[in-house]
Amino acid sequence: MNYWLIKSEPHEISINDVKKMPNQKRPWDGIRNYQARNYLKNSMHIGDIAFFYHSSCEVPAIVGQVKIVSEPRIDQLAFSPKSPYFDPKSTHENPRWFCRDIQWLETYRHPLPLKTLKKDPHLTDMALVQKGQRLSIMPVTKTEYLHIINTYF
DNA sequence: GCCAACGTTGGC
DNA sequence: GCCAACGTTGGC
Repeated sequence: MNYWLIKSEPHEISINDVKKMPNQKRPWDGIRNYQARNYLKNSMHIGDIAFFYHSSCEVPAIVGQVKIVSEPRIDQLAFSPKSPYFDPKSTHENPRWFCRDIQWLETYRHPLPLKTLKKDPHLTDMALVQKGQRLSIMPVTKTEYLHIINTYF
């Protein structure tokens, strides 16, 4: 069982958009970075928990939790020329990009801002607070996960 | 809107 | 395989 942090721009998909889906599930797709893809495809497992993080918004913050509920699937958006996630180099014979389904678990009453995470001496090694860290999927250690849950929620 | 820090592309 | 140019991310 692994823990993760996944990013989304709330004006595209917010935590409550996931909550509103049928069965509170939707594909986590549009990943177009190889390292993020490798995490998604190879290191994630069904049942893993991910913090849901809102980026590129007024208050970048962890806003809730979701669960990984599917094996990796081929990201169909890569085949759609109209999609912003279209990639002509991904083919049905040799698909390049993958997605998984996520299921809403919880929306926190109070989001946990990046600013707070950066100030926490227990989280100086957390991937999210490292300089230049832009991956849309990042690993979270069990220690970090438990610290965050026990301290802030 | 700025810009640092990457990642990707493509000529050579 | 190098590396310059370009594109993207995302906090501020």
